[in-house]
Amino acid sequence: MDNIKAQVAEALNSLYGIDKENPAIQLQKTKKEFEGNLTLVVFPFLKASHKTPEATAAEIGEYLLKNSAEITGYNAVKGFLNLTVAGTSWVEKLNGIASDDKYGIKEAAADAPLIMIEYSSPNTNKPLHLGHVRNNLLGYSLAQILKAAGNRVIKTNIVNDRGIHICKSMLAWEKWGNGITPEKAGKKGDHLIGDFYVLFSNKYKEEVEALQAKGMSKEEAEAASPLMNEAREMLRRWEAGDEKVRSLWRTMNGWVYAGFDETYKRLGVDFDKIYYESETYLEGKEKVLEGLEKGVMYRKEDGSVWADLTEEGLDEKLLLRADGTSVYMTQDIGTAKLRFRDYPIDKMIYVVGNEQNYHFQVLSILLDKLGFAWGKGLVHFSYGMVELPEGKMKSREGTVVDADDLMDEMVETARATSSELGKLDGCAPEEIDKITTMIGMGALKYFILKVDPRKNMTFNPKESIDFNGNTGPFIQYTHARICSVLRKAAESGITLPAQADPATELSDKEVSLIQHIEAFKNIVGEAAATYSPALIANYTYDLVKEFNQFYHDYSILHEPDTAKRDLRLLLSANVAKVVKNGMNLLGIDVPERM
RNA sequence: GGUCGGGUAGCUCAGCUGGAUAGAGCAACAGCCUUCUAAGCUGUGGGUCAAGGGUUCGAAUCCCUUCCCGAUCACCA
Repeated sequence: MDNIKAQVAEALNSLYGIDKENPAIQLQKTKKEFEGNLTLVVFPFLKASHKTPEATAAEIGEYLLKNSAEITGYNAVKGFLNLTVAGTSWVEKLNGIASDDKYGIKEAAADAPLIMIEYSSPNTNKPLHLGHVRNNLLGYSLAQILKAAGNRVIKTNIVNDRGIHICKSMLAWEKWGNGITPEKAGKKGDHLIGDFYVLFSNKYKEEVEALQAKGMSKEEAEAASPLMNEAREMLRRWEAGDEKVRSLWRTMNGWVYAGFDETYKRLGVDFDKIYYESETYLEGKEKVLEGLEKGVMYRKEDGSVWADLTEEGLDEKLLLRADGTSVYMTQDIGTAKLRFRDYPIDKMIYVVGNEQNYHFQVLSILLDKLGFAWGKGLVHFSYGMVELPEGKMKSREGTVVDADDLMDEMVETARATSSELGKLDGCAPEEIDKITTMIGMGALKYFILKVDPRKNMTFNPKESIDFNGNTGPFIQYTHARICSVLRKAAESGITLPAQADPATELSDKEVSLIQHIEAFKNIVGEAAATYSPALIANYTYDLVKEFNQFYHDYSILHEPDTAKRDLRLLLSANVAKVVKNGMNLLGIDVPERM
């Protein structure tokens, strides 16, 4: 396609003296209502041609027909020049794609940009929910896409393992847990800890209500609550390094991590390096004091440290409290310091919800002022909330969708559907498990990733489990279908050719499909440049949709003309390849049968 | 109120670096399995692209104004 663009540029230059690098030279895929493969919009060149749109289009078309071996026809509709490209060119493109197993996927060079992606970032006091699922899927997919575009990528996770929230769970466990463990309870550790967190909240609420009934105001009651004071005391002891508290903390966090690991594994996400806030929160303090010396920050009379961002159109920002303890922002600076020490990062991407837009705006400025090379250009990959049809998820109202439950449900539905359709009859049980897991997880992942991350999305438990239409299973199904054809071919002794004969006659649908898979390379680049898994998702869907039309209209194995048959087989195999590679960028596996 | 996102079919969403008659899926209705997997394919109906103005040969897309929804503006994380 690039060479055809060059030929068009050559034509415009020769006819009208237009600069060959003119950005207005844009070739797009011809709409299906019109004849041709590629369309040039000629309006931008009318000033140079001094002719009507029709005459200009015809003139360029005529020139290309004469001077280009690849252009075999043209038609001009209004200001649109539709070009037909020779079939041999298309077959050669297909052969090129076929000879590259990882078509569209670049290897990272040793000196490629090093990008660190932070995602997931859970608190250790409760299990992961639907919002985390979106975060994890986006982060992982983004990493896959950036890698495929030739970058070196480090996936990282910052675990918020310290603070009052975990003390609440610890206290509740001490008081009412009777020494229970995940093993004894037969429960994942993160869920067990989550239960104690809820228990604390309920008991605390009871206390506050009881105190209010005795005539205290809500604020007074909250301040007087013995339970909350005990939790605060526990935090103080934690900070002081009290071994008993630390030991309990380590044990309970350990339970949570074991639970998270299970969830991560099922989700198919992983990390190259995990940071813990308990290890980074003190680092920020040091960096802030350094900034204080440099005059980037200033100290108020009460001893607190601030940054003045009014020049940047923002407010003043607190970085150290009067008692010298750090706040959220300080911790993020500390984490940044460690990361920069550990890796020569060129770019840092934070996958964090849009409720923290302001935080990252500030963080970017502060890191820049503190001398981090990548601070100014840090990317906050901001995504919207996941809402339920009834509205937002609220833990108080018990409408939070738990990640583990959700995955169970998706896989269970996949199993039920498969069994209903009888698709996996005769498969070994382990095989059925494997495939239904792929389908259930594929449905979930695709449903979430196909949507523009910026938007709040509605998660309808019923619709997201739909396996028809624009869904993960539909795409997986097409892959399985192609694999089935390839199996049948092998069974009847037809070998998949490595290359197709360039003289083979092509139908419009075949040309269109070749054009489509060829575009994968550019789509990967664009998805990386715009940080958009959704682009990959929608591209793959369109490709698969088109393949199914082709599959319906043309016979592959029963085609009597062996050159055509071989080409269709090769084309199908390469559609499957691109589908697999594309879905891999979303973290979705594709089965060979379903 | 300030700042940042969003508003496209009944519902969920594409399209947004300006290009031809705004696309899918779901839902509804009507068809297609002695032939490579019907989780598929084909067709019908469904739109003031929030509203108004501007720029342009051309605007869902760019600019301005207004309206609606969300987030945020903590010595919480």
